[in-house]
This record gives sequence, structure tokens and C-alpha cells, in this order.
Amino acid sequence: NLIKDALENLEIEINDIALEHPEDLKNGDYSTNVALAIAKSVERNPKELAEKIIKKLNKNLPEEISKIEIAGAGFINFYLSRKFFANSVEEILNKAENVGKNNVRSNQKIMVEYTDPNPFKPFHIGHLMTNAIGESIARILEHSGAVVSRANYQGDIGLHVAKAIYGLLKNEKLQSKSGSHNLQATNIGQAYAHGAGAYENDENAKKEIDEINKKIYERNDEKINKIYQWGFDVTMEAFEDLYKMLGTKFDFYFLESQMAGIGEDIVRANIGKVFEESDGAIVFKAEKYDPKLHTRVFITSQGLPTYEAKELGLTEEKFKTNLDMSIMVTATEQIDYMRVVAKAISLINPEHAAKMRHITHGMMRLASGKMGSRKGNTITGESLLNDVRDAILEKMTDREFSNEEREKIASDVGVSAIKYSILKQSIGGDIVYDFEKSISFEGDSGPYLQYSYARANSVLEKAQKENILPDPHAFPSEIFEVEKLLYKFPEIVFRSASEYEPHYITNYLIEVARAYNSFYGNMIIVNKEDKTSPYKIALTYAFTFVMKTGLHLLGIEAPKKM
RNA sequence: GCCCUUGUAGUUCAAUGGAUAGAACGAAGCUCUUCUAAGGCUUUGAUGUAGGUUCGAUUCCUACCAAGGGCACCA
Repeated sequence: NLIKDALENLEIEINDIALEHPEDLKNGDYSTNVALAIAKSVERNPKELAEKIIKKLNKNLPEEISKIEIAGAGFINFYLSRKFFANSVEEILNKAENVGKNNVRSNQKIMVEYTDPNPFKPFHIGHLMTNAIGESIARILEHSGAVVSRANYQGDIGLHVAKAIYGLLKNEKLQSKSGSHNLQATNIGQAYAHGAGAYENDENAKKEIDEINKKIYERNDEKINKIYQWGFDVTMEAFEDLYKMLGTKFDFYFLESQMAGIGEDIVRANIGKVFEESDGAIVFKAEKYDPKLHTRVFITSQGLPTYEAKELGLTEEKFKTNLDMSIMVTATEQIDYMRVVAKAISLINPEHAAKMRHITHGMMRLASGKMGSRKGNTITGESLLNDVRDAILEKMTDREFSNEEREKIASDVGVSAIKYSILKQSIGGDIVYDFEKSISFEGDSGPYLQYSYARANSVLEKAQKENILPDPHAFPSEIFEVEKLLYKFPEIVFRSASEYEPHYITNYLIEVARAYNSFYGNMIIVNKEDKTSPYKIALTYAFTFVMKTGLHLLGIEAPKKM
């Protein structure tokens, strides 16, 4: 508004004023390029124009701005005042863990579907990736006022189940009911791997597995039904243990077997309108509507609904919960397939299609040669979590904790190491997961963020012991870099929410942590001799609120000690 | 062949059309009688190629080159 007024004073009209934070704090806290943008149209030199604008601006400067400067080709840079930063610290203290909340999506009902592991198959690191991204997006949307429901869609029937059961039948030891569900689920995963291999390489095994598959559908074999029920329950329980560790609590579990009939009905009801017969199958020729799309089969020539048809059923079921938006998080390999399905839905129920959003992420690849001891490249989520946790426990040997505390912290730090390496980059591309790096806990890592938080908490503990209360009014003249970052948190959350991109938060937290660690390293914060110590303590509180809330939005716990 | 995504330091990633393209890892050095050294402070390096639009391009457009994914009865 100040800039607008100044321009109006100069009889220049402009609707779109770009105001941004300069990358380098040396260039002020806010900056505008209006002088550059309009110089040409008003036929004036940008620098001259900027000078004039500054002159006008300086006539009624609010106390939040300490100075305005012209720089570079004609940028106008604003420097916020000491008072402004002290005020923003105070505001963060008042908001505490509500810092960064906005109401852009207030009361919108949003369902987020993510993770989607299949019973009878291992929970691999790809599931870990989808889970980390989905959970973070869910939490970011909640912070923007949405009412979020979390959904998990799982393939409880199909060839993969038959492969696992085949493996179990061939090796009865794997059917052992002793030990944790995790252990039993691991055995089933092994059975699956055996069955999958046999299906590829052994003609007889293939026949046998197809036979088992039929029996599973028909539910007419007592022995297989029993194994199925046990296997289903135990793998689902094992997933549940992982979700608990990862910080996810699902509200809805959709099963493919239940979506099949619903989807099939929808397809059959729309033959002629949307779908057509081709070579005995029922297909959707999406290229008729969009040359970039292609034909897909919805009901096979055998009369069985495909995944595409089930997706229609799933969408129908989801919207029964009365949604404003339905988000799916999957790997990017599903993108073209999902576009075709979305097109079909748009023809059947345009309202639903308009509210759907598909967020896709790349693959989790492993840095070559770093996973040495593990065989193949199918690393389960559990084994990765365990390995990381063990590495952390080793690092914690010099800290004093009860066994229970130690386990919990190691688990939280481990999850953070993994989630951080997933969420630090924008979600389109592949992620190269480097095991060694993720447990190095240095610099660019989740544990680094948690460590900064834990140290700040120690500062606060000491302040309490020494009876020094935080006071946002006792500020020194110096403005610390960490303050110049803290007040931006709400903007960062807002951007993450509008772009569905958690990495803005991740990168921001690293910057803030670095600034705080530098602040921490350069002075003694809790110091009775220092009159501004109460302010520094207030600043530390503000840091902990932002860090804790930011980590929460990433789906990461913030232990007070580690 | 067609469609989608991505090409940035040695490596892994950032950068609403803006300023001297940011970090981290790696490498070299300094730093714990102080609130957790999983820390802090120094030093060192990049926009795939060729055009175009623009006052200004890593960003937008076109072509080429390279990598990944997808393209009918699997999920």
C-alpha cells in the first residue's frame, strides 16, 4: 500500500506490485522491482524513478520500517526495524504451536490417499516415500484449516496374494505363528519373493499359482482360506506397527476386493456413453477426447474388472464421505494411467473429476554399492528403519537415558533421518537414498534439525533453573539473523500448502536451524550479567515453536532431548 | 514411433522472470574449564547445446542432445 500510494502520488498506475524477500539479507527484508518494471512504459530511467519513489515513501514511514535503499539496477529495498522483529518474536510466543496456521482452506473436507501397500507383500522403501509425502501434505493442509481424512487403498486380492500363498505352502516353516507380527509378515514377504520367482521361472509353479489364485477368488478351499485370513491379518497388523512409528493414523482403509463390484457396475452402466467393446474387452478410448491420452481396458475379455474399473469404484466410495477435494499420492509411473482414468471420471461425474488431484513423486533409488550387506535391491521399509535406528543407538551411547526413552528417541531420530531425505527435495523427481549419508546426521539432515531443537530446549531448561524469564521487550540493538527468518514461517507454510510441496518447509527449517546454531555458538544465551538475556531466551522460545511446528508439518517428532 | 517428467559445483539437492545462482556432503584449517561438538567459524567449485521472447532468463517458447517413466486385458 505504501508503494501504491507513492506511485499514485507520482501519477503512475500499476495493479501488480511485486514484493519479495531478497535472497541475500544484505539487500533488505523486502524488495520491489516496480521501478524496473514500469521504467519503460513511463519512459524514465529506473534509478531516477526509484529515487523519486523513495522520496515519497520516506515522507510517512511506519515504525516497522527502519530504512529504504535503492540498489542494483533500480531495486527498492526495505529494511525492517528492530521493533518489528521484537514484535514478531512476541507474536510467535503468543501463537506457540499455532504459529504458521492460516485459514486458506478453512473447513474444507479433504481426503488424502497415500502409502497403499499390499497385504502379503513387503512394505518397501517406495511405500515409505509415499507415506512421508502424503503424511506431510495432510498435515500442511490441516495447518491451513482443512479437515483432513487419511485413506489407504490396498490390494487384498490378485496374483500377488497367490504367489505369497504358494510360497507359504511350499515352505511350512514360513507359516509359523510364533513371534511378532513383524516377524510373521517378514516370513510372508519371503514366501512372496519365492512365489514371484517361481512364477517367472517355473511353468508348473505358474500353473499352480494360477490355480491358487482362482481358489482365493472363489473361497472354496478351506486350507487356503485359513492361510489367507492369517496372512491378511498379520501383514495388516505389521503395517499398522510401521504407521505408528511413522506417525500416521488412517481414517479409511479401502480394499480392492470391495471396489471391484462397484467399479464394474459403473463401467457397465456407461457402456455406449463412455466405454466401448473392443476385442471382447470393455475399454475407454481416451485419445478420442485428448490426443495425449490412450486406450485402457476397464473390464477384461474374461469379464473381470481391472485396476482402472476399481479406481472408479474407489472414487465413488471416497466421495460418499462428502469431500471438497480428493488427493492421491502415488509414484509418477502412474501418471499417464491416472490421466486416462480421470478423463473417464470427468465424463461420468464431472463434479468428482474437478475435485480430484493426483500428486506424483519419483522413485526412491539407492546410491549404488552403499547397501552392501543386503541382498538385491528390494529393501523393506522395516529393515531400513531398523538399520537407521541401530546406527543412532550406537551414537547415543554417551547419553544418559532410560531404556524406554532411548528406544523412543532412536526411533524418532531414525524416522526423521529417512523422512528428511525424502522431503528435502521437490517431490517430482527421483530420490537417491544414501544410507551412509542419512545416518551421518551432519549438516543437511533431519537429526540436525532435531538436535538444534534439543539444544534450544536445554537453553530453556537452564533459564528456568536460573529463574530468568523470557521478555520480548528487552531487546538489544543488534538484530540477529535467526529473527530475520523466523517471521517468514507463515509465508513458507502458505506456499507449501498452495503448491503441495513440503520441501519449502524442509529447506526453510535448515536455514533457521543454521541461523539459530550460529546464534547459540556465538554467545551465552542464559547469562545473568546480560540485560538482554531475557530477550535472547524469548527468541529461543520462538525458535523452538517454529522448529517443533515445522517438524510436525514434515511428520517428524521433536524430542526435547537426544 | 508417440506422450509425460527431469538435465544446475566432483556428488545430492535449492532458487514466485530479478541483484554477486544458494546449501549440504567431499577436501583443507581453526574451535569444547560456557546452555548437548550430531555444533560453530574460515577457504574452494555449477545453469546440457543452439536459437527466440524480455530492460533482465536456471526459470517462459522452439529445436537438438542425454536420463527416467508410460503407451490394451498386470497393479
